[in-house]
Amino acid sequence: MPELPDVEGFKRVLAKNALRKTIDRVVVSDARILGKLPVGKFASSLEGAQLVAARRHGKHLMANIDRGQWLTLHFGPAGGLQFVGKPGGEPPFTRVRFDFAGDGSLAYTNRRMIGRVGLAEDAADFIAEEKLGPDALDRRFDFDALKTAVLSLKRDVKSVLMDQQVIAGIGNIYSDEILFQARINPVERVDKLSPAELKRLFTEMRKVLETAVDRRAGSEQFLERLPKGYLLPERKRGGHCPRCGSVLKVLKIGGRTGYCCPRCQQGC
DNA sequence: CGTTATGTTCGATG
DNA sequence: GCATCGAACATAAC
Repeated sequence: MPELPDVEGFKRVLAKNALRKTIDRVVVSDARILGKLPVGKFASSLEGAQLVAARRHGKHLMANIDRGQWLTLHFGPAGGLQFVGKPGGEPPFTRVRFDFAGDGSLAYTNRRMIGRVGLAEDAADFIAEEKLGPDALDRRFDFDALKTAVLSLKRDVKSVLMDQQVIAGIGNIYSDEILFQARINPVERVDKLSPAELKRLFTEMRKVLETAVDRRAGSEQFLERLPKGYLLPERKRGGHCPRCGSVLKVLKIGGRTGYCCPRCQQGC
């Protein structure tokens, strides 16, 4: 499920429901989600502690533990984060649960076990180790920074948008929407884009992601919350372009399925 | 039963 | 080193 807009939503869930509450107990129901980190070490780092701040970088969510470390959450294609107010209301596929002293719990879910929960000593170091590029909505990541990051790459623009080392936060779903709004062919080489196209790419990247965050649209269940004229609600085989009505084209790029309008996106 | 999936990584190949 | 492609991970849903 999660790309930047979803993870921003999870950050808000965490910030609203989980900060400055003492963690009574950590329940890991599937240790594989921790990778090589031992369950005991993970649990003892959090039990009795409090989370004091939430931060997002790309598709990663991090929470500062009052003892100094950071809790790191990555969701893969099928993960999520929910607050559970009532005992026993644990959602399906909960892999890690943080129980607060008499004040509900926070459930990390992951249907496919692709994703990671872990600990880091420092947020900035963690971002560097993960080799993440700048967050797509970071204000310091301006048009010039995008140009610099992208112009030396001889790859198709969709793959570049999805490359977390270049820009962090965009996945298969939102790359389709950004390219549709910018009217750019996904298979066009990024270093061959005209200045006008490059400018539209930057503008629409910001606009689409901010719109999705504002409307809490995420990338799975709530796409109908997106404005009229957006591609994503129509993004399926046989779907039609919301601008010109053409049947959408299906393409394979970097092993993923993308959708585009052959008329509005320059013969995609 | 076969196909597909929103993320990431690794190996083979050019 | 750079780029592309396919497979793999694990599992549910259609």
